[in-house]
Amino acid sequence: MTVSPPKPRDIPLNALRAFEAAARLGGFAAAGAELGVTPGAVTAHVKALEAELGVALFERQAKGVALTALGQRCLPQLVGAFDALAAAVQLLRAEAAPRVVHIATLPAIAQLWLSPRLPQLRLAAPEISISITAMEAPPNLKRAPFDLCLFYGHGQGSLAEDVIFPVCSPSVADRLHEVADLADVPCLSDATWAQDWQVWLGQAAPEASILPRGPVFSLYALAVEEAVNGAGVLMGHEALVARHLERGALVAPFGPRVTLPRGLRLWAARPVFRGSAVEVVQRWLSKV
Amino acid sequence: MTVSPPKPRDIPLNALRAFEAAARLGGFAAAGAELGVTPGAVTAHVKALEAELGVALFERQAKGVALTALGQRCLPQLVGAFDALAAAVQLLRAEAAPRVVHIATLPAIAQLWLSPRLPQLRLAAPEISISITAMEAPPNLKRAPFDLCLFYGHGQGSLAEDVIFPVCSPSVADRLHEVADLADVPCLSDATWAQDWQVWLGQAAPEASILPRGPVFSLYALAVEEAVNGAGVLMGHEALVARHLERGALVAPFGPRVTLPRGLRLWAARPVFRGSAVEVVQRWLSKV
DNA sequence: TTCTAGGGTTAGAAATCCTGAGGGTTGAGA
DNA sequence: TCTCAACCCTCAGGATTTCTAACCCTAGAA
Repeated sequence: MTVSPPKPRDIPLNALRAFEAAARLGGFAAAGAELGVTPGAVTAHVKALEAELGVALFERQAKGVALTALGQRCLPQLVGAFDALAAAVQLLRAEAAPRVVHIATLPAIAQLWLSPRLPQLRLAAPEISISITAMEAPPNLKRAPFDLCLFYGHGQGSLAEDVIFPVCSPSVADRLHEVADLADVPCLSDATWAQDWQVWLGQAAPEASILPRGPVFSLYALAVEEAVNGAGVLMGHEALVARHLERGALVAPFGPRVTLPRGLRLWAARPVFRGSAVEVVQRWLSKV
Repeated sequence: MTVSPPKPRDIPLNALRAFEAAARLGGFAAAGAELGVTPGAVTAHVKALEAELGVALFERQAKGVALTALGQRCLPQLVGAFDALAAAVQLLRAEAAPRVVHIATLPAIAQLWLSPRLPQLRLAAPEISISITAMEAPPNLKRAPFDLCLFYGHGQGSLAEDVIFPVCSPSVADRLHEVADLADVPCLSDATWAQDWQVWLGQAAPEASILPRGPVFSLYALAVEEAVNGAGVLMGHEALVARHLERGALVAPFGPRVTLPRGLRLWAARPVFRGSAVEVVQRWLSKV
């Protein structure tokens, strides 16, 4: 009968959000990444929440954490609530800035595919402004404030297949006549697409036992720049090097073009209303 | 095409909550009261949100604020989301402390009606602990963390009618023989029930033109205490003075008992599961 | 006019929140 | 078995957010 907690203090919203993210994503590190904070901050929030409730929500294990049964019972409601909240925020944003379209995409796509098209898009729809955010992986569309996503992947809305083949500057190309010559030049690669060379070699020259060597870049656009400057041979993704091929800054010294089982996809975060700015941009990008 | 806001920064949850409360309640002062902060804090939150969105959400008028059209369009979603969030929190609390029942009630009821019953309730259900929070008005049940509400009002779940009549200590009663004698003794009253004397006189002695005078208390329980000490005559609410009448500390010197058009009501914030602690307490309080 | 209710400011204090460094534990692969 | 890579924890600052308190301002009511 004791008046246990004299005042049922209300729970900090941020702690709730941290718990929800950690529970949904199955770890504090992942939750921190989604929320844009360090895992330590998530730890603190979860601990505060547990202290407030007087119950353990996670079982700490050496490798990762596991939701307690209690946490599992409450999670669905919490996820639903935060989804609804995120949706409300999206509505608020859309109402506040109806002519702004937020696009999430890979850094490489942003710089090499999207950016060159923006001037024309501006001419075609001058009243619309575009906001581009680069990230390594498609965001959680129920939460992140984006209207369109542009990534490589499977499924609907493919703008183009992902076709790869070696490219280099014309001067470097002069030294290359057959696939075996690749052993003699630096083979540039991108950290996130580290498999490119193996995949291409496996399809284009399965019998050749070449081990491509060369610098690894963390930004594909940088690797492209280096290739243009004659630093070596890069595995080119058609959509991303097309402009340089047209201009002659890069050439494809030889051979087989390998089509990867994925495409450049553009999709909307939410149903798109006819005539909305998002629809205009989506239609325009799909057409060009 | 400018990358207008370089980063679509995410909106502070607390600012959203402040806006939602202000919009729903129609004022910053009311929102501050609900959230337990000063109006100035609400002002700051709303302003931060407006700055973030780049839009006005309220039209400031000299007397109060009014939602803009944009605010009105977004409000329902936002209210729904926070309702869902509150529900999730309630679930979390209930799961974390299933044997704790939170009751919201008037200070007077807490002290004079509920508190005397608690020892017996403890005997009847020793595994349940009760948390009592006193407040002037029933809380918003979709938001506030309570399981049961106990207030005067209309509707279902009435435990008793609200019957009022003058009470005083036996020594004071000796000097009172008829209603007119009230003019000669202090008439205690409570600030929140300031009408009590007028209502009772209007029904009990409509022709008498007595203007009751005496100290006004902000806590009814204090007024009761004073009446017991012989400080004057108090308009007693039957449920709240019953114990003192039984013990003889207070007596009803005369007359008519007036039944107000309201009762002492007990209701649950949410559907109550059979066998739950809330159900046990609700049933027990309704019976006693 | 004066009073009252409701908002807007501001500075400074309080609480919250975050980072960054250091430490553990475990499982996988060399 | 050893090392590495993932995780998580703690802790102490310090940055940021949030709140209060006291002030001013306006419009309508008494």
